[in-house]
Amino acid sequence: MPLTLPEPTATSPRRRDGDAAPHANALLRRTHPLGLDVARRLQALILDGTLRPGERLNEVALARALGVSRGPVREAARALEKTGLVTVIMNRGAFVRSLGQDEAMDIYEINGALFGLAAARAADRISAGQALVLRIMVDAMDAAIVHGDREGFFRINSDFHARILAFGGNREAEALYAQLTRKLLLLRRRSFERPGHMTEANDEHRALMQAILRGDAARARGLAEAHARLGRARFLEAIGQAAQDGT
Amino acid sequence: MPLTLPEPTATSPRRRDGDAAPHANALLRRTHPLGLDVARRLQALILDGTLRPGERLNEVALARALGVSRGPVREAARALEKTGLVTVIMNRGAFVRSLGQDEAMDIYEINGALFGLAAARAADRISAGQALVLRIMVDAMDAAIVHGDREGFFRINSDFHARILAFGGNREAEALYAQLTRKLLLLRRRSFERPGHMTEANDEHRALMQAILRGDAARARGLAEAHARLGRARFLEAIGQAAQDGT
DNA sequence: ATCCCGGAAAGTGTTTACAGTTTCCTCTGA
DNA sequence: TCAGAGGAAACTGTAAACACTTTCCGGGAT
Repeated sequence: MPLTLPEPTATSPRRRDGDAAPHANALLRRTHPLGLDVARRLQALILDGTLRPGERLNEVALARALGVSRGPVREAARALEKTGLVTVIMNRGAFVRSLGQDEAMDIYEINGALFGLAAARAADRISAGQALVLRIMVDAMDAAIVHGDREGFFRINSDFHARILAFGGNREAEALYAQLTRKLLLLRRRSFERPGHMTEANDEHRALMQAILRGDAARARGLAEAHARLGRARFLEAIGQAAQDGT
Repeated sequence: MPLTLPEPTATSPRRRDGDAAPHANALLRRTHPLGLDVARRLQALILDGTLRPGERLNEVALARALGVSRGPVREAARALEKTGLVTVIMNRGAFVRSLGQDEAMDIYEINGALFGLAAARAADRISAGQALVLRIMVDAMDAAIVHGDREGFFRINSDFHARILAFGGNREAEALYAQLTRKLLLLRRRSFERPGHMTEANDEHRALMQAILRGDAARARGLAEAHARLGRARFLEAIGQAAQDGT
């Protein structure tokens, strides 16, 4: 098809000066599409298990429940499909995805590569302030282990990894890592980890951090990749354990 | 009240069957949403430069041109946003993205990591048939160089990389690599490469292939990452050259 | 009892309609 | 001449309506 567009209006997005306060009043003036809100809420519902794997996202029901029309709900569903949280089947709807173990392993592998990349780059460019942040986090994780605060450990652990990605300076990698990690949450419903695992993990964190602070990019990369591999192994072990507990 | 119905003339905003033939054959049963078709077509228009960076995707114009309503066009625009080809701004629309050079470098870096990962795994699992495919492709690229067939070289080159990702066996990585490579096309409008570059590249291909066939995963990974780095350098050099040519 | 054949109900895909925002152009006044 | 107000046109965001598909259910034949 020839595709005749009316006229070549090559307009680039001009910056308005007034949108310095985007979230001034979300009720009177929308700053982002409704579909984005819906997507966030659906994502939360999926990741916390309210919407379980295999379940269908009923457009009309969700639209009523969320007080919007089907349009934004559909938009949100398609967005979640792109991030891998749901699968859409023609004429059947969107279904919460269940992550196969093999697929999870693939993602772990990619995450390991990205983590290694970021660690190496971080070793080359880390600032004093950033170094301090890492140090504090490792210490905080130690403290969480001592206090048996699993929830706290996991929060800091996630942040620690995210920070290294950020310190690596590769924005694309940072975003990708965050997305893949989110996708892994589909599988990791509960935190299976056990105290020994946390101690092991944080020892690896410390070694990695030291390599980064030393500026040893090659070693940082190796340690980061090893940490990812060991983390995957710990995860598999915990999964196996949970499977045994379940049966 | 006279029952004179307004005859369905051209003035009516309702759908007129005869005009602009909406889609090829309404008798065929749809197997995938219209938005997907639209997304593919828009992607093609963006990547081949018909829709230029910074240009806005006018929903109504595109809908008319493609013979669908705004819904699928919106859906396609949002999908392309997720893959990084357009940016959507509230109340302003979707704009073809222009890829910054720094962002492209980030993507190259990630691609290098994924490529290295795949090469290492491919070295461990490659089959005889797969090995043959790689060999044929490297030879074909040599032939293309000899014949000065740049277009052919690039086609096979892209396929060669994609194959290695496939042979690596990590589906997620394969999909990711394809997506990132597509995104890079935003920058690489024309093939800037020069004959010398192609020769260099294929020498690296051959070395990498041999390492894979030998089952030397570590070396394969190193060569793959080196190839990515050198490829990026060649690209930068070509860009610089093109910039000089342009001015 | 089982299979399978309507047919209604439910649900998604798509289009159309409406509301609010942005963009553009004209007109005014200094 | 030009800056700015004001309003119309253009366009996007959202909702509602329409069309088609799938699913579910009951009844009758086997």
